Amino acid sequence: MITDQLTELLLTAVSKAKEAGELSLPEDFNVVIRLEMPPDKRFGDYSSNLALALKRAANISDSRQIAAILCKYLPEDSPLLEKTEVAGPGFINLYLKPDWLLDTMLLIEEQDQCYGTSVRRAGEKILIEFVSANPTGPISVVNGRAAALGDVLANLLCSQGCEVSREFYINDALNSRQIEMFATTVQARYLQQFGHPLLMPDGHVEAGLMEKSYTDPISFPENGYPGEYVVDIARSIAAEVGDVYVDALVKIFQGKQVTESAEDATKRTDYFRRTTLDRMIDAQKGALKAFGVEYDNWFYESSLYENGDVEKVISLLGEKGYTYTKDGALWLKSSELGDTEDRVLVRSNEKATYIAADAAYHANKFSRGYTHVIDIFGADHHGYVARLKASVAALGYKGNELEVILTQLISLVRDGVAVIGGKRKGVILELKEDLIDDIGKDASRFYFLLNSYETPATVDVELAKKQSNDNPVFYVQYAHARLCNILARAEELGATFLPAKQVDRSLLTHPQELDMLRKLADYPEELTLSAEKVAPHRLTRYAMDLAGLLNLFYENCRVLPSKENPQPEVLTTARLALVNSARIVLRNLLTMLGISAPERMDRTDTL
RNA sequence: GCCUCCGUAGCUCAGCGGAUAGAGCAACCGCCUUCUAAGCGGUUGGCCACAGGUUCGAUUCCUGUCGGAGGCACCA
Repeated sequence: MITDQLTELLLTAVSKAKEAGELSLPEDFNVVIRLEMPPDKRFGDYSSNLALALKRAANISDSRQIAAILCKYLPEDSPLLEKTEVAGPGFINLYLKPDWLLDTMLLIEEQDQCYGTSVRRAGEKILIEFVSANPTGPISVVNGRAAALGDVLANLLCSQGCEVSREFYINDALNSRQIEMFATTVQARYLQQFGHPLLMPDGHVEAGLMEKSYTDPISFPENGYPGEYVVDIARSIAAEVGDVYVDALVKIFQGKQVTESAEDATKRTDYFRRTTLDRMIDAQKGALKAFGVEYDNWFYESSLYENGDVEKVISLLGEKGYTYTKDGALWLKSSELGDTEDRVLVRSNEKATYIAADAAYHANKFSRGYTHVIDIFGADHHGYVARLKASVAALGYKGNELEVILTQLISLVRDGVAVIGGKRKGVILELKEDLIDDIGKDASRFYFLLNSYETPATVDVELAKKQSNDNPVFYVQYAHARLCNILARAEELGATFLPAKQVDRSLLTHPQELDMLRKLADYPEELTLSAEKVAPHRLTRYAMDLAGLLNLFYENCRVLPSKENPQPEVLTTARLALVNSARIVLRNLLTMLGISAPERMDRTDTL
């Protein structure tokens, strides 16, 4: 990577200046060299604030003086550097040799799909758990942020040589009240399918869904799930098993004597529970797939109970001396490990809490050999992070192996009015039905990837739909389609297309061509930085920048000859090679974002 | 009360110690006989919430104030 080479040169200059006695620095001195593409080309191809950073350590008040010393020790015969200069308060501006810039085309063509990737983090095995929405409702628009972030972060880490797995944790534990309530709601809706009216919590009666309905309404469960999706599940269950469970359920809901055997009751309960979950999880999988996210593993919380992991981890915590009994419950001494207070591991009714299962889950993650475990949570769970980390620490895992990323929340707005979201009350805006189906996967993903996850954001679904034609994703995709179109036209016209190493690259001298090349050369650096800083939104910004440069090139540098613009064939072949390089980078970038790179987009004339 | 995050252009947001604070959208003015106008050029638009502090230098770091979102269960 170019910045690595330049950093090396600067470091060498520092030690040479030190040896020559022109710069006195402490023995243990360590500086992080930052190289950036300056905002203005006048400041060179790359710029470093090294001299400004060294100021204090070197005890020289004028940074420009330090910069001048360093410039003196930068090699004069470097194949990279054309010239260097001191500027502003003490920046070192580096101008690269044109050959080097032009030769990035060779690199791009040679590496093709791999251009931009690196192996600098090879050997790291990373698990990213994200979304993990409760199986009591559909994937909502609010989940979109974590879904996009987790997926692209996984791609980014992969591009740095890490081995990455995506995982979704399904909170399907048997002792979960929410799951129980969800299954109960489905049972009520099931009865509705067979003509039983439902008395809703707000007092109104929903008719039974058969021609001849019963008159005596069944009470909709208190704290049940009102969403329409529950009706869909009930409908499919009714279609699958028919009315076999109706009699028993009616009696139960009406509080009458039940005649079914205990065995049948268990069978029925299990059936509803399992089927309800299966349907919901399938729906979640479908929605995420429509968003372009596919997991390597769907991990069932229930499996931790079934194989005894939860019990094991509880006794392990006890053996390590991190538990005690109080008020009939078993507590974790989380306050000794950074949490604000101790937490209940096993309730007085002997059921384990969520944290017990989560401790077992994280122990399981580490036991699978991951060197680094990343959890992406919504900020509404931030109160939970300390106890999770405490439980992981209690088990003997060091804190930094578990990284919790908190995405700030998305508040939903519809036409300017706040939408209260929630599965129990309020409206659920579904990721697939309410967004993807309207504006498509690409625009949806780009939309979520535009901002940093650290910023609380407002999403107005109606506005997003209205603006979908203005979504910058199309600007980026259009630039890609344009490049493809030039290459396709070239083939039609019979123009010769040559590999970059066979064209006369020195003909590429137009500022727009060089600007574009600089940006293409910066792509690997951009990937590394985005991965390091967990900042996929950098990539969408980079994408817009690059697309802008491509469009400028398109406007200013004619590639194919025409009657009005005859041009030497050598220039055409050189530019075609450049177009191809740009095409490769843009395609790689869009793939990294999980967004399609169309080869054509039909023009929509408004007039 | 404590904790997380945020107040930057009309709107949605980048930038998070450094050079003239940026982008997209919106508004206004131009550009299709030329590789797709989902494009390009131009104009308008900013006490970077406020007040102190650290620094050669603060939108960026620290403290406080004001304003906004969310969290502090034997729920998950």
